[in-house]
Amino acid sequence: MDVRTLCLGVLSLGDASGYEIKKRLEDTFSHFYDASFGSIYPALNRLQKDGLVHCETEAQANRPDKKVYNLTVDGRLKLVAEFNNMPGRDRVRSEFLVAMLFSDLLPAGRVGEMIDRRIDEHRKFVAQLESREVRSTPAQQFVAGYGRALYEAATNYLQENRYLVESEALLAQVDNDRVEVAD
Amino acid sequence: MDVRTLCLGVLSLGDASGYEIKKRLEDTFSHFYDASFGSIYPALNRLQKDGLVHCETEAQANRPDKKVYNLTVDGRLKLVAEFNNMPGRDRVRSEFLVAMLFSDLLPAGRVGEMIDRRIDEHRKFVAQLESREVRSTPAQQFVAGYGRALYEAATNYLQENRYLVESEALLAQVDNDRVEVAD
DNA sequence: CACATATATATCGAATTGGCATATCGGAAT
DNA sequence: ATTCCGATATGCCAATTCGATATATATGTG
Repeated sequence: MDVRTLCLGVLSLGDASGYEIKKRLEDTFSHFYDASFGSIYPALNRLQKDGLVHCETEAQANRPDKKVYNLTVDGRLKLVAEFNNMPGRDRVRSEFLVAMLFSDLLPAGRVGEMIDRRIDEHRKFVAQLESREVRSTPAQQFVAGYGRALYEAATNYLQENRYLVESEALLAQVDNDRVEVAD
Repeated sequence: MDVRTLCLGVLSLGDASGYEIKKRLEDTFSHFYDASFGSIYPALNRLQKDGLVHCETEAQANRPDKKVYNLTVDGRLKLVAEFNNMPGRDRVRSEFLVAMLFSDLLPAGRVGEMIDRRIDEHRKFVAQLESREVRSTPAQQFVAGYGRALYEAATNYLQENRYLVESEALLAQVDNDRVEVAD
């Protein structure tokens, strides 16, 4: 699945401009899909060229014209066809976990700082999700709840197991101190 | 953090060829970092050009020469410097959750099939992690345990909440049937 | 016996990111 | 008072990364 399919999906929920598609992704999708303007705008142009979306330009004062896209019949068919493929596996890229893996290279306190920050981000994210969850469809509740469940599990794990990496860093620091004294 | 830094990290755990780096990523990192050959080999070339790794070529019969890389002093310094930056936020791309969000477009049974498969994948992953976890460092236990905790939470969530998307699909199917009958 | 998998590197098109440019408005901080 | 930031809106571009393909062989599997 690429950004083009994603745009078709968002547009199936209602007409939108490229800018609005990005905002909706951030609102509803942010915990499991990202897309930058640099991928959304070209995707919309290509979809239009292929006749999968239709575009109406609204002139605006002091801003670029707003280009509002909507699905064509072909676009809707394409969308349904795409979703019939089994979804590929999740792709995750966590700089945080890489940093934790090499936590013995970090100065003392740094690891704790990173974990504190991460827990704080998770809390904010869950709070944000819960503020929106009330008036959504079951499918939207399902994906939002999935995000909430995982962030809560992550937070609990971090709190209960941080000693594993914090004592690592501490020991490494003690070793460093010994070397310095030995010099 | 880019693939170059990641390669430095893996090499800090022991000398390796590009091929071996990929395998180690799949073993230890697969739940939170991916890198393809198409990014690893150019990364190693660039690191060598910049003097951050050193390369020794081992001739092999019937295979391309094996190029074993190791960190230079500069490479080790670079690695430590990189990890002093606060890690960026996780990037996740889940086709599965996108599919769930649009589950009402899917034929009946398809959603359940996707969820069953997902649960199965999670179980396999957890089993694989647990078979390896015994003789690793605390930092490696920490990241492996993080993966395990999240996959278990995901599995539980899927089992307890699948009705939200499965009944959706079912209702949509009933609607489709009605339309077909009406035609 | 055919086929997949593992070993090992490399290239290349396509997709994607993230920063910059452009232009204006309103609100917040100094 | 003024500067700076964020929201609105599209788009370009270099750098990065993915995924498929090429090449060659040995070994295990159905």
